[in-house]
Amino acid sequence: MDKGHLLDASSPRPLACFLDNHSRRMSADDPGGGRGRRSVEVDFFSGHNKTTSRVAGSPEPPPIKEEDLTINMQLLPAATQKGEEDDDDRASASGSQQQLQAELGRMNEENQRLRGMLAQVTASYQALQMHLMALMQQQPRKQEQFLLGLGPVAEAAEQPASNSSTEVGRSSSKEKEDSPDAAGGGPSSSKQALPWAAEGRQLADQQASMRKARVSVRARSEAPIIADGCQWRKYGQKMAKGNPCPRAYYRCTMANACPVRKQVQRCAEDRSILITTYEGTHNHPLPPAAMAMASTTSAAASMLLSGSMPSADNSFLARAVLPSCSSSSSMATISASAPFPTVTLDLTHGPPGGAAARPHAPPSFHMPPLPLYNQSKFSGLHMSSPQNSSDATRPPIGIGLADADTVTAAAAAITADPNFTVALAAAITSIIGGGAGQQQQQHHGQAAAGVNANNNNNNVTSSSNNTATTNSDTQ
DNA sequence: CGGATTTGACCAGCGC
DNA sequence: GCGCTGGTCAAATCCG
Repeated sequence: MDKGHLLDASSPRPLACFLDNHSRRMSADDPGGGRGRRSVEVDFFSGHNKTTSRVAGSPEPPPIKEEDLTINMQLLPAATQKGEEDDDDRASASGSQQQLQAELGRMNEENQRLRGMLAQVTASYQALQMHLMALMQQQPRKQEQFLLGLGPVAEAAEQPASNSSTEVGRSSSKEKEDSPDAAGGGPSSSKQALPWAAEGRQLADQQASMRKARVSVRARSEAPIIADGCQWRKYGQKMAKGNPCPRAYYRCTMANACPVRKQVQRCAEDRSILITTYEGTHNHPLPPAAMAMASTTSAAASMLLSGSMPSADNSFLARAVLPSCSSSSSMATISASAPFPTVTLDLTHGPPGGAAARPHAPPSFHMPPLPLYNQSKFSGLHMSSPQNSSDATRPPIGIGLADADTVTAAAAAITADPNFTVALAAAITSIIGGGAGQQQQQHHGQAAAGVNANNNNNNVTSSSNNTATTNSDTQ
C-alpha cells in the first residue's frame, strides 16, 4: 500500500468534487487494491472539514446570536418621517401607523417568544454539558471498580496491568480489552467494589456496545478505499456470504495499539457503491483529515449507546425526532438490531453527485434504501437496543408524522433523558456540522468520551482528556 | 531490506 | 456436535 497516498490529506477534495469526477480519476484496473499498486481513494473526509460539509466558497453560516432575534426598530421612524412629508397622506399615514404599531406589537411578542426559546435552549445546553462532565468524571471510577473483580472473571483477569494491547488477541474477549473505552480506568488499588457491582456491569455492557458500535458509510465510488485521513493496513480479506465482492479488513496503523478497524466491501446490488464500516475509536491524536470521520463514528457510537433506553421510548423518539429531517435525500440509518449496532451514512442518494452535490445539506435519518449485508434484521426507521430485539420486527415507523403534539412530546421525552440528548446532540452536531470546525469538534469531544476528537484543526496535540486515554491504553 | 499485501488456516460464535 | 460464517493471524510474497 502506498502509505503516502493513503495519508494524502494535503490535497483535500470535497466530496462533491470527487463524486462528480471520480470516474475520470479512477484507475479501475485494480479494484481490489492489489499489493503494491497505486491505490485510488475517495477523499470523503479530507482535512479541511469546511470544504466537505458545504458548498465550496460559501461562507460558514454565522451562529445565531441573541441580537439576531431582536427586531430592528429603526425602520419605524423612517417610515413615519416619510409620512409626515406628505400632508395629503397624513390621514392614511395615521392609519398605517396604527397598523405598524400593531405589527410592532406582534413582532415584539414574537421577539419575546424567540428570546424565551433561546434562553431555554441555552439553559438546556448548559445543563447537558454539566451532566456530561459529571458522567465523564464518574466513568473512570466506575470502570476501575468494575475491573476489580465484579465483572466477568475472565475479562477482569485478562486486564493486564501493563495494558500491553500491542498484539490484538485472537479471541473476542481479548479484543474487548483493547478498546480505548475499556482502558479508560486503568488498574487501581481501590478496594471498594461490591456495592457497585450492578452499576459496573451495566457500565461494562454500555461500553461493550460502544466498542461494537459501527458506522457504515455508503458512497458511490470506483475506488477500492476511501481516504478518511487515517493510515490503514490491510490484514485480511474474505468472501462474505451473499456478496460476490470480497470484504477487505483494515486496521488503523497510526498508533501501535489503535483498536480502530474498518471493513471495505462493495455493495452486491450496486457495485459502484462502496461500503466502508468503521469500528472502534482512535486512541491517538488524529490529523485534521481524519477528524470528520472520527467525529462521525464516535458520535454515532454515542448515539447507539443511547439506544439502551426502553423500546417504547426508542420508537417514540425515533418517530418524533427523525421525521423532522426526513425530507433530505442524504441519509443516516440506525440499526441496533444487527449483530452490531450500526449507523449507516448513505451518501449515494440524491441527484447525480448524490449527497455530494449538496454537501452542506444535513444528512437525515430515513428508511434504508437498500438492505445492507450484516444488517439482515434491519427493519426500517427505528432505534432499538440489542436487548430489545422485538423492535426489530416492528414495522417501519412512518416518516413525516411529526405533528406539533408529537414534537412537543418528543421534546419532553428528550429532556427527560439526558443521555439521549447528549448523544443525539453529538451525532447531529457531527453529521451536520462536519465542517463547522472547532465548535463541532468541541461538542464531539465532550459528548463522545474516549475519542480523540477534540483536537482542533490547527492543533493535533492531545488534550488532557485524550492524553489520559491514550496513555492508559498504550502504555 | 523494510513494509505492505495476499491468502490459506485457525478460531469463535451461532444456528440447527 | 456439526457445519457455516465472520473475523483474525501469520507465513509467503511482492514492491519501492
